[in-house]
Amino acid sequence: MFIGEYTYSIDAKKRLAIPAKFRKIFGKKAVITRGLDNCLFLYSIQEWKKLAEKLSKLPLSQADARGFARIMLIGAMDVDLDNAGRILIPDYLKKYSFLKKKIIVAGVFNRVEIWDENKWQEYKNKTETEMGNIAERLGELGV
Amino acid sequence: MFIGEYTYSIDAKKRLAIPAKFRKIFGKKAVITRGLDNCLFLYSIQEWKKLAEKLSKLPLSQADARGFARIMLIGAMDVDLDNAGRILIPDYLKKYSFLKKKIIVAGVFNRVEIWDENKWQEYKNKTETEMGNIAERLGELGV
DNA sequence: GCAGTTTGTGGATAGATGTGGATAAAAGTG
DNA sequence: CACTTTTATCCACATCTATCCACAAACTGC
Repeated sequence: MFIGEYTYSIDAKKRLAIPAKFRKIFGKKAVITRGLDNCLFLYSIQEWKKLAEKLSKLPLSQADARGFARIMLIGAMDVDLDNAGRILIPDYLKKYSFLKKKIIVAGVFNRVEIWDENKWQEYKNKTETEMGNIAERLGELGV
Repeated sequence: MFIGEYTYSIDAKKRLAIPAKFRKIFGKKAVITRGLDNCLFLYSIQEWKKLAEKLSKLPLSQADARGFARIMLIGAMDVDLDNAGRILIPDYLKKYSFLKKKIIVAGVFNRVEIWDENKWQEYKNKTETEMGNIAERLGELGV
C-alpha cells in the first residue's frame, strides 16, 4: 500500500500536493482526520469505511476507547483531489497539526500521514532515542 | 540468497547499479529502507512483505510500537529497477547513509546492504579490531 | 583466441510531476 | 442588491523522471 517519505509545501492558496504514487490509490477523493502525535491521517474511502466500522464497535463504556474513537471520527472530513492531485486542509486540522509551510507526507501501510516538518523532526528524534537499538527490536521480530 | 561485495558509483542522474546476480532475485521492484550503522537495506518484495506484516501487527494504540513501525515504514521506499538494473535512491535516504559517489553493494543473507565507501571502510576497520572479542563471544556461545 | 553475450555506464527524449497563477463560480457582507 | 472575499476549476510551464537507446569493457563458452 502506501510507502515512503515525501516533502512538499503548502502554497499561497493553501493547497498541499499528494505524491503521484499515492494519487493512483486515492482517486478523486479521500478522508482526512486527526491522527496521533499531532499529525493528520489521510485514508482512502474504502479504508476509512473499514476503520470507522471498527471504531464504532469500541465499547462505549470505556472512556479511553471512546475518546480515541471521538478524536478520529469527529475530526474527519472528506477532501477532493484537484487535477494536480492537491488537497485543501481544513483550518481546524491545520491548527491541530501545526502545519506551517514545509510538510512531510508519508505512507504507513493503509494510511498517509501528514506532518509539519518541524514536528516530524521532533518526533523522529524523540522516538529514535527512546526506541534504543533498532537492531534489538528487529531481532525480537525475528528479522 | 544474496552473497558478495561489489563497488559501483552513482552517476550524474543519481542512478545506482545493482549487481546482475541480485537483479535476477529482485525482478523489477524492490524496497529500500534505513539500515543499521548508516547503511541502507534493500529487500525483495517478498522479504519486505514478511517484515511489514510483522510490523503491521504491532498495536496502533501503543506509542512505542507505533513509533517503531513509523520509523521503519516511513523510512522505506519502493524502488523500480530500470532495464540496466539501476535504482534511484530518495534524497532523505541518501542523506541518512552519507552516500557520495563510490558505493559498496553487499549481499547479506536475505537482504542487500548499500554503503558509502568511506563509511564501509570505517565500519570494517572498527569491526576488524573488535573481531578478537567477537570471536571469544562466539566461543562462549559454542560456535 | 575469438565471436557472441552480458554488464556497467552514459545520454536523448517524451511524458509525468510539482508549482504557480488566471478565471469563473460561490459564498459571505454591509 | 451590489460588492468583496473566498473557493473551485482550468491552464501554463519549468523541472524532474521513466524509458529507450548506444557503446565500450568484461566475460562466456567453444
